[in-house]
Amino acid sequence: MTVTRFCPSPTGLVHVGAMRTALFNWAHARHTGGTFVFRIEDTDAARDSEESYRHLLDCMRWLGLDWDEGPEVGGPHGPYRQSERHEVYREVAAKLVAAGHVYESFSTNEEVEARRRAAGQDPKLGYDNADRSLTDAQKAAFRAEGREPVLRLRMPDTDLVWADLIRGEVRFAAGSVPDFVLLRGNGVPLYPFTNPVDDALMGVTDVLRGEDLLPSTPRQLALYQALTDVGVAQGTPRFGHLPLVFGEGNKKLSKRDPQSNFDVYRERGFLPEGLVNYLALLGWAIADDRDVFSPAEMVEAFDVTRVSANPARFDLKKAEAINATHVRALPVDDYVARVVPFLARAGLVADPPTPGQDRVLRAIAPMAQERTVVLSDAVGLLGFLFTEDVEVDPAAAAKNLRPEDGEVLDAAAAALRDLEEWTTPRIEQALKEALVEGLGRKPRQAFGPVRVALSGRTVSPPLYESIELLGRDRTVRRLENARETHTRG
RNA sequence: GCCCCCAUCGUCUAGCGGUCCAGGACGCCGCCCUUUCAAGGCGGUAGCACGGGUUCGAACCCCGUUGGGGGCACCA
Repeated sequence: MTVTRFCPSPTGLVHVGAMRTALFNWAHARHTGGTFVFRIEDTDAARDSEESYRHLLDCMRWLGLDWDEGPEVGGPHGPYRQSERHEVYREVAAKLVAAGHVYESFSTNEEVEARRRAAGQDPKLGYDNADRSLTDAQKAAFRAEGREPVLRLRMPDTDLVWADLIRGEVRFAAGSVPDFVLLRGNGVPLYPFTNPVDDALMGVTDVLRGEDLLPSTPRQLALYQALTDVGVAQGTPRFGHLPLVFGEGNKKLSKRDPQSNFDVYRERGFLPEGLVNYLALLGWAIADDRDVFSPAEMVEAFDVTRVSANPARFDLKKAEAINATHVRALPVDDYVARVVPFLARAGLVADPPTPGQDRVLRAIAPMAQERTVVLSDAVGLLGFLFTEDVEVDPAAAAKNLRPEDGEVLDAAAAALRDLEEWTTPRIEQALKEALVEGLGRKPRQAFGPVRVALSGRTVSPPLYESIELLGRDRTVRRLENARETHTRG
C-alpha cells in the first residue's frame, strides 16, 4: 500500500509548481490504489494565514485533487494541520532526547561563524557540531548566561544514500551535513523535524517533492533512522525528487513571478482538466505520440519512475494550446455552463442566463467553442450578442469602416431591412447579392465593414449566424450607426 | 566557496546498445479550405553540448570537460 502526501505551507499565493507536486503525488496514489494525504504545514505563525489555508483547499478541489486524509476530511492520523500537533512533536522530541539522538546546543550563529573563520574555513559550511559533547557544567554555565538551547540531531558518521525514484542512487558523504536544529530555543519545532515526524506517523511510503528539497534529504534520512530507533517510524520512505519548474529565464519559477500564481490560470478560464494535462506534461509523458489526455487517463498511465529528471520550463503557449483542445472537446452544454460565469461576471448575461440569453448561447456555442482558448475569451468574442449597441474598436474601424465603406453599410442595411425570412441562409444570400454582386466587391471588402459594424471587431464568430442571432433591429441599427459615426469623415 | 542535481529541435518530451541519416507536441514558416478569426488538412524549419573510453555497434553504458540549475537559517 503506497501512501503519498502533499504538505504545503499556507503562506501567500498558491504556486503552480506546488500544484504540479500535488498532482504527481495524487496521481501516484491513485494509480497505485494507495492513499493520498493532505497536510498543512503551518508551523510558521508569522507567515501563515487562514485565508491562504482556505484558498489552498479551494485550489486542490478545483483542480480535482481529492484527498483521502486531511483537513475537512479527517482520517486516522489527524489532526492534519501542524499548528494543532505541537504536543506530538514535544513527545517525539522527548523520546529522541531520552535515546541520545539529539542534544542541546548553545552556540549562536555568530559564534559558529567566528570559529569557522578562526579555523580558516568558509563560514558557509555552517554549524560545526561543537556542542556535541558539552558537559553538564558547561550547559549549566550557558543557562546561567540566560541562553536557551536548541535541540540538534546528531548526524550519523556514515554516508547517507538513497535510491531516488526518479534519479537513481544519490549519495552524500559522511560528515558533509552538519547536525541540524529540530526545535528552537523556545521549544517551537521546525520544518526539518515536523515534516518527517508527520510523514512517519501518517505512514507515508512515497515522498514526491521538488528537487529544491533534495539537499535536505540526507537530514531526513538521519532523522528517520533515529525515529525508527525510538519506535516512532517503521522504516524510511522512498523519495522521488521532481524536476523544478522554470519560468521565462533559466531560473526556478519564483513566487515573485506572476506566472507562478495558480489563480491567474483559474481566472483566465483554464479548464481544470486542461491545466492538469499541461501540469502533467511538466516532467512526464503519457506516450511518444500523444500529449492530450484526461485526468483519468493520467491516473491510469502514471508511473513515477518514468518522470523526467530535467527541469521543465513553463510554456504558456503550450499550456494554452492544450487547454484549447480540451475546450473544443467539451459537449456544447458543458461549454455553455462553464462560460456563463465569465459572461455573467462581465455583466453580459444573468446567472443563470435568461431563456433568451440561453437560446443565443446555445446557438453560438459550437462556433464560439473552437475559438476559445481560455473561457474568458468568450467575453470578447460573444459580448456583442448580449448588448444593445456595440462599442466599435477604433483600430477595427480605421481598417474596415473608412469613408469608402459607407456604401457597403448602406447596401447591407437595405438588403436586410425588409428581408422576409430572417435565417442564416437567407441572410447570406441577401448579403452576397447586395455586396458581392451588387457592389462588385471582393468578399473580404464586402463583409469586413459589416462585421466591424455589428461586432465592433475584425474578428468574430461566423457572420451570417451572428446576424441571425442579433436580430433585425439591432443589426440594422448598428449598420446605420456605423454609417453615421464612422464613414462620414 | 562547499555539497548535490541535470544535459535530445527555440520549448516540453519519446528514445531505456542495433529497427534513429532520432519520433511526437507547442511555437514558427508556407500551402489548401475560407465572409474575418479560428478549427481542420498537407508540407517545411530545427536537436543527440564537447572529449575520451567500453562495445562488432552508442543519443542510449563509464570517466572527464564545459554549461545550466538547486541547496547551504533557530523559513518552509
